[in-house]
Amino acid sequence: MRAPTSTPSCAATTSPPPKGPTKRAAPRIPECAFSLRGAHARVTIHARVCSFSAPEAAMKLENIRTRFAPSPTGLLHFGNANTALFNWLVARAHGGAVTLRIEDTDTERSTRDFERKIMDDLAWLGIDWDEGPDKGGAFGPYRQSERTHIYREQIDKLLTSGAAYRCYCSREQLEQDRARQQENKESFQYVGRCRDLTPDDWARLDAEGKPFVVRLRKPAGNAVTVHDMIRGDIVFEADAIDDFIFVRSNGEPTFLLTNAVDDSLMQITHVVRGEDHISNTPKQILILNALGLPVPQYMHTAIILGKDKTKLSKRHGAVNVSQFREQGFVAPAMVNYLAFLGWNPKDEREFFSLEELKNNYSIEAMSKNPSIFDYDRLRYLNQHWIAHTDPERILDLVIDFLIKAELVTPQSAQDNRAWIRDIVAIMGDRLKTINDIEELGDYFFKDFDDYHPKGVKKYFKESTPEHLELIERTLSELDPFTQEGVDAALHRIMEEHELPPAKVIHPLRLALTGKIFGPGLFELAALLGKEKAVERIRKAAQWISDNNPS
RNA sequence: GCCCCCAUCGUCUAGUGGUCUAGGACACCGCUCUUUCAAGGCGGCGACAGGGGUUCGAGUCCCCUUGGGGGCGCCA
Repeated sequence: MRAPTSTPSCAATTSPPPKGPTKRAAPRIPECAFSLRGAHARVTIHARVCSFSAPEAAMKLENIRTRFAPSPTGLLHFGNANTALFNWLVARAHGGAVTLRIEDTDTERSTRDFERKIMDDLAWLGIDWDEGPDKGGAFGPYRQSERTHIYREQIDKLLTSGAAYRCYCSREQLEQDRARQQENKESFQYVGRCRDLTPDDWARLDAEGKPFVVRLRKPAGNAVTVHDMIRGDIVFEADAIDDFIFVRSNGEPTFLLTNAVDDSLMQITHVVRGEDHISNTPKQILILNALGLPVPQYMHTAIILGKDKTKLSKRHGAVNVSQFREQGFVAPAMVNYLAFLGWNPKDEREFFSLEELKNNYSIEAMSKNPSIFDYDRLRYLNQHWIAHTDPERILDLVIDFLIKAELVTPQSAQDNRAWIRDIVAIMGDRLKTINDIEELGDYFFKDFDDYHPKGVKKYFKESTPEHLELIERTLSELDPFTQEGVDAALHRIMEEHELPPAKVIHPLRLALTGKIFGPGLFELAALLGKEKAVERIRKAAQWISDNNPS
């Protein structure tokens, strides 16, 4: 249910918001002021409660500053990569700047190692930034753990102005409140026990050694409107907003404060984040209003869900960017897929490089509906991008994988680089992931003892050893052992002995590779080399005799 | 319980009141090409959640219902 999107007081005033330290694109959104009677002070807050259309916001696309603000408490999650990409696109598509801010206020769980890995994963995707902990910038520091003095100052301001108050309620009391609310089927909000405490009360409670948190005193009677760039205006009635906590009892500020304050102080013009943040937004607007700080534009992107339509998590398998990388996905495919979760070009094009995304991106084309992660589609895009990436780059990735899978050593890979290049080349479009090289071509790198059971049944007949021996004799005399040579030799055998091609080709493939699928037989045999080929043919003939197939 | 978001094929989506017997892509199923597999080509399956309005006319606008999701934390 939405309230009217404008108020009478709104129409009367268009007072501009407080200016930041340096020039920025002047907000063209009408501002209006209303006053708030706090317990100890009378403050004026600027609130945007006037409506405007989303396209109007979208038109202000100069001097854009966006930010990606990961919390280094884990690896870069797929969903976070999605919002990082959109932050990057919103800025880069309009010549704007990207900031990387590390939100490490959760000191328990944050580590420098995760911070490093997140930055590595972003870099791998091709998402770069202009300002950040590693680069510096005019609005640093870029780690929240190094900005505590800034938060302290803002918290003091809120407390002295009366926009916030100290709350001495114990966790037990709050739990009881919650339980009662649940029973009475009321919304879970703070009951306001400490709302009207005076500074004298605070002193008394402090003397008793009681800890306190700090809550924002929500302004009475005023709705807060979030102007979302892809959803339009979202109105939160005053009683839908809680007197939320933004300073913990240990004195540390929470995300609600640090995130909002930093966005404003760092002069972020467009906050691009997941839609799970929508309900945080009115609270953050309230903080900024109470502080007299500029409010950025907000853009809440659709969330990504798992197959069961719940928020994508570990339960759904791989969720970290680095996991996909390990599974053999290639960065352009990831980016391409990620971009289409929330955006699309409105026509039938489906392959976009990061550069092409930048050149085609538009905020109007963002979609609102949550999307479900589709592994098959990622694989499809990956196959395309493997085929359309510089072969030398793919070769490097294949070699990296081969080493990890212990199919080659770094030394042998270096010595046989040209040979491996040829192997990758004959794989053609068969690789959906880099790792598929193992499933598809492990026989190039190691011997095997098993033959595909279906193939054995279909192609290893009683007469097969005889044919294989015939082939073996011919091939062992072939020189040079080339694709063309093998091709010609085999066809000669077929003609001379009136053998149908199927009787030669299928058993031979099975003998050489153990598989019933793969690249062209002649080129495969040539790459395997005469020695290996002959050896495997001999071995297969023996195997068939030993196993006496039907 | 309260607040908020979302709603076209299984999935990603096109569609901005008439051109929609709803288009594309993935997946799936045929056929074709072919020494196998993959790729390619051709074809098939398959959706406007329901109900009320508004309108000459609704997938497209409004309302309700339903469904799904997110949030309501001294996490971010």
